[in-house]
Amino acid sequence: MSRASDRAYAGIRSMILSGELPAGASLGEEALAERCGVSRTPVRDALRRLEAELLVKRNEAQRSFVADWTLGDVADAFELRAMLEGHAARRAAERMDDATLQRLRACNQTIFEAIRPQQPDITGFIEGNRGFHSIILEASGSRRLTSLLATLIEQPVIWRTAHHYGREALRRSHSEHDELLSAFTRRDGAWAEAVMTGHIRRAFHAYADAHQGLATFDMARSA
Amino acid sequence: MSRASDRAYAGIRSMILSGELPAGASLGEEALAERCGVSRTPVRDALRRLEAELLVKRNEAQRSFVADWTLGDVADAFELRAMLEGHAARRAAERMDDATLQRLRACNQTIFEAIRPQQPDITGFIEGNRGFHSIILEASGSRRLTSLLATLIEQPVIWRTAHHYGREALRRSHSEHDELLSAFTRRDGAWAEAVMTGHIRRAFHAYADAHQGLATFDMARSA
DNA sequence: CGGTGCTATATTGTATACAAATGGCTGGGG
DNA sequence: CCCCAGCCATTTGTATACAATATAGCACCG
Repeated sequence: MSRASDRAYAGIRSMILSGELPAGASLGEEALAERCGVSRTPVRDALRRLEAELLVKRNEAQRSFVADWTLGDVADAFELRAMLEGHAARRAAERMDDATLQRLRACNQTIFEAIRPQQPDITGFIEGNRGFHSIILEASGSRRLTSLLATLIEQPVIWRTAHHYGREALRRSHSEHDELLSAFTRRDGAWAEAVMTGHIRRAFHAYADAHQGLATFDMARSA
Repeated sequence: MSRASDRAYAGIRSMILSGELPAGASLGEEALAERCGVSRTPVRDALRRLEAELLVKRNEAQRSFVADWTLGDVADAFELRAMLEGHAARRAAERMDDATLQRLRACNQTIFEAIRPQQPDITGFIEGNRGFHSIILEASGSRRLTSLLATLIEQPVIWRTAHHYGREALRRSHSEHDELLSAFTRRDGAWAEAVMTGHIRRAFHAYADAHQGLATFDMARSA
């Protein structure tokens, strides 16, 4: 989208995610406009988008606040993402063509390169990971599914999670992608779905472990 | 939301759904503003919302058009709805309390009253149906799930479908709700999910039959 | 005659001014 | 001392004017 509108969106979003604007903080349009160096119009636009992503909530009087995400909310999002992205993997497997398969292999190879060194390239890993998942989404051939998942994939959550990954967690992620590739190669939708579901749910537990120290957190019960 | 913004939203939406604005038609903000009797600002707001619902699409130059919904797109939406609402039913069953159960029973009784007469009260049926499903959604205890489904439940599609229902289709819908109630009473999540999934998929086929005359349309393949 | 680049025009993005509404604060009454 | 009511301040919603940008048509050059 346009410059000012994007600046407002990116600005507010990063303020929220960095904690500069803590959970529950009031989000006055005027104040945000000044902080972002734009007028209220693009700020309103940005707030609407952030509201759709549930990063911002509005009270009954249309006033905006930073949404407070409990671990349960994150679990909720991951659970739905696991289900939807599992479904996407199944559909992708059933529709897979060789060209797409090649792209996926290349993408996972990039990830491998990124995590091979002693000091893994986390940014590269995230980039490759995003590419891998978005190719699958595209291959699933459902625009609806893509649009639903867009609001569910909280890039910052992924980012924070990946930075807590150890080397063997990164490798494990890579090898799960490999298993997905096997399922895709055989056009085995059920297999692909199972692997993908597990892949996402593992990511959730990595997040939960790192952030709340609840090693035994029960996703199913809390979600 | 506010008056003018809602008027624009409702106006544009109904123009699209009534066919007054055919698929592919250009949606200039100025023109829409005039037709709705408001200024461009609320029209922009409305277009963003409609875009999120995939009723409106924008090209690379930010121009808006009426999205063309093929039967495949509708099938796509129904398939996802079946999955998500099935999931909601499972969760609701696992969390069901007696008060909610009572509300659901009352709601389904209302539906029964609406469809009993020779000339069924379709509006009453739709109203009751919406209430029934929204209670389940609420009982599922996942705000995310609710927000995802909101974009998926195209009220107008439901409306058009219900008007094509014969009396026995209405009764069937009612009795499927009854079966859901049984599953909820036993707190049997898997049962509830199965019934709900079937319930939604049946609705899709009723839609497909009525609108395209493709009695044997294969949801799984086209979706 | 076809292609490329420029210009005119239509359309969207942004800013600002103004209107409406909500919430809090203050002052008076019970 | 507490509570209620009315007013004021703050905040959001809407309209409109202006700026930026993309498209289409036309003219000119190859």
